[in-house]
Amino acid sequence: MASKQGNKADIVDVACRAGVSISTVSRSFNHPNLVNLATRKKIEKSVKALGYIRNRAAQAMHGRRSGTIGLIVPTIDHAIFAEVIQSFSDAVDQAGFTLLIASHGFDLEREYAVLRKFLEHRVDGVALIGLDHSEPTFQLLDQQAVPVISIWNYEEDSRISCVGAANNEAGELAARHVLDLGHRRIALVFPKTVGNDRARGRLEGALTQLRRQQAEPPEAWTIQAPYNIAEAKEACGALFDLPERPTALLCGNDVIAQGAIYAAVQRGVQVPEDLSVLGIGDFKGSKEMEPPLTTIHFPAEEIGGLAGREMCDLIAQSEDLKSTGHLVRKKCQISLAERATCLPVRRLR
Amino acid sequence: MASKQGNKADIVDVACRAGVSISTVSRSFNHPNLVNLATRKKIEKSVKALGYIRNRAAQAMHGRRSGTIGLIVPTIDHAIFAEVIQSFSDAVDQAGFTLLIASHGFDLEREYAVLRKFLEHRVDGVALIGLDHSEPTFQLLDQQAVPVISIWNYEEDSRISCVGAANNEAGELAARHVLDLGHRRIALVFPKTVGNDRARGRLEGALTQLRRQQAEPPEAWTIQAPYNIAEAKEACGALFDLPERPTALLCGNDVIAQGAIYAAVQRGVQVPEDLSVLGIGDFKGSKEMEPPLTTIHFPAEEIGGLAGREMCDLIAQSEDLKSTGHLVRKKCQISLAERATCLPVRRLR
DNA sequence: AATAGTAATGCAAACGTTTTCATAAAATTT
DNA sequence: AAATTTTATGAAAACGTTTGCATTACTATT
Repeated sequence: MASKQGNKADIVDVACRAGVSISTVSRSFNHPNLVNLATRKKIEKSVKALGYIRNRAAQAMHGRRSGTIGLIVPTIDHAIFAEVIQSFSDAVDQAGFTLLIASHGFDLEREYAVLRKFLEHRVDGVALIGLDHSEPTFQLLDQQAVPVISIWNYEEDSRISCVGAANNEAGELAARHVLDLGHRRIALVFPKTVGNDRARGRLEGALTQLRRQQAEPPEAWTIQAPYNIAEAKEACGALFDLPERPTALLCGNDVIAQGAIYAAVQRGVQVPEDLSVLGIGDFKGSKEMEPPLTTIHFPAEEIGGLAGREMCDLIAQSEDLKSTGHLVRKKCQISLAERATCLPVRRLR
Repeated sequence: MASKQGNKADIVDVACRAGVSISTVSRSFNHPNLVNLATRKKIEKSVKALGYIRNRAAQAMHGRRSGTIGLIVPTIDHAIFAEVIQSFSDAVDQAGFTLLIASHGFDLEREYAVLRKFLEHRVDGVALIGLDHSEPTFQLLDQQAVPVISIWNYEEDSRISCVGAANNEAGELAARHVLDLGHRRIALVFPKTVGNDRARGRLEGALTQLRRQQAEPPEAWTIQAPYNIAEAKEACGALFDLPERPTALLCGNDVIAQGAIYAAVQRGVQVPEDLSVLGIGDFKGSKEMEPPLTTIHFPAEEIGGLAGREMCDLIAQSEDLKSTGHLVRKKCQISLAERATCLPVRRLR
């Protein structure tokens, strides 16, 4: 049925069938008001009949935007990233962009490789998670002058635009809460901090507060656990089996807290009576746990949505004026979500 | 430094600087063996110096592949989809493809719109979740003859290629298990089934088994709960407050099961002593729950990975022979993961 | 030494659009 | 009725690549 053999219809086919020139067809898509209504109708009919679908690649070649935004995350399979990705996706989708997503598995060299790939596809903007990136990544971003935004972390002196929360504040807030409840024997369970500024900020914030009150935990009480219930459960189990037990547990995120609670249940350690547990993140489901998890609330959806809209703005700007070179930073508020896993410390013995 | 004013380097700039023709530059990327080593070195140096990045859009215009695959999911923010997406992403990434992801929020009209957008970007292949799609979606897929694969569901007479598990079998397996344990007073908590063939298959499978044993639940014991711990908890709570309580609860997925257990804990209903709870899905963390959840294991990672590799194969094939028109179907095995939330029924009273 | 074959390169024509400029027809002003 | 503006369209030159064909300079065969 199509004019060429078996191949898909192109703008020429549409033009022929409608009896107009290709310029008119193109115009009827891009500047409909410039073409006569009757002609437009004819073209539309021809498009339908041929099942024509415009070719963005060809459009993108004219310096026009590709209509895509690249999002690079450490991993998609994370309660919290999934939430941020979803809201970011919704926001840019609403503005008509298509989202390219790639994950690098916490490997900053792969992040660089992915970024290059995205640039080959001429994404209109790039979003990254966090502010820890390799030097080549920053340089490439700079050199290509592509609109870029960092999601999740806020830092007042960030090298690139950012939308997020201050992780050190989260750590501080968490530590302050258990200190206020009278705890002094506090253990810390955090993910690895190398190349992960989220975890690092939280840990540093917490330690700062604890030191201020002379409650810095002994080394045996500062343990590492990956983002993963199973392993967190195991690591915390080992902690509980130590001769001396802390009265409070500060966890780097809610998943670790969940693991910690399971480990406690397993050993008959009562939460919160015998042990206060505090998470960070306020993941979906944390509120519904039994007992509901006391945690530091991060507005994931707000951050993702805000970042998405900011990204679109940045792209619009970069189109207007060549490189205003102006960074934008937005700080989202975190807050303590007091629920049922923390209690004031019991009088000694 | 670049030749043109402020603009990014293109292949011409690279060629000039290296003192060769653009054909040679292009060849040195695409068919390196056809160009002299020394020349290649020169070009490479020029590329580095200019910070040149190839333009995939321009490549894609030559009938070459765009190097992208479109993945359309109901939502990213789902324990189970996140896992599938991640493994699918890894698989296609390994083959050098870039992933476009969009979600439609369980709205099949939006799914169609997203598909169109992907086709405008000339994705080399499309992956969808499940086999429930609108007629226009199927027609568009057919007409454009783009390699397509459905992830998650297996059906022997599917309209498009699929990689996944048989959801009705999951429902049957679940029902059989509680029946085998002697339960007859069984309640069902499932998500809405319209436009969701996963839930529908599971529910149908379960009902088939239950009917076979004359154990079909009364209407009050067949309730709906969305995919969401909070609401599932509430819905199950209402169920437990009914004058008559079932001895076993079949849940449409693990999140609902989790919500059910929380609702039980809240009311002092002991799981599994007073109530057996069975999930479907085996989400991350289900094994680590306390008590560990008995559920039907779905090999999410395997499905995603397999689907990704199959997608790449399909694309490779479609390049070779024009439309073999051959569907491929892969069935992944599900299995009962017996853990601690189901017990044989207690003798009446 | 003449011929055939191979390796390395360049020229120019695609690819499917958008857009500038030119032109013709219609509508408006004088 | 002529002059001007507006509206609608087409021709052709981009955009940044890839690739078929042609060319040149070698290398291997007779």
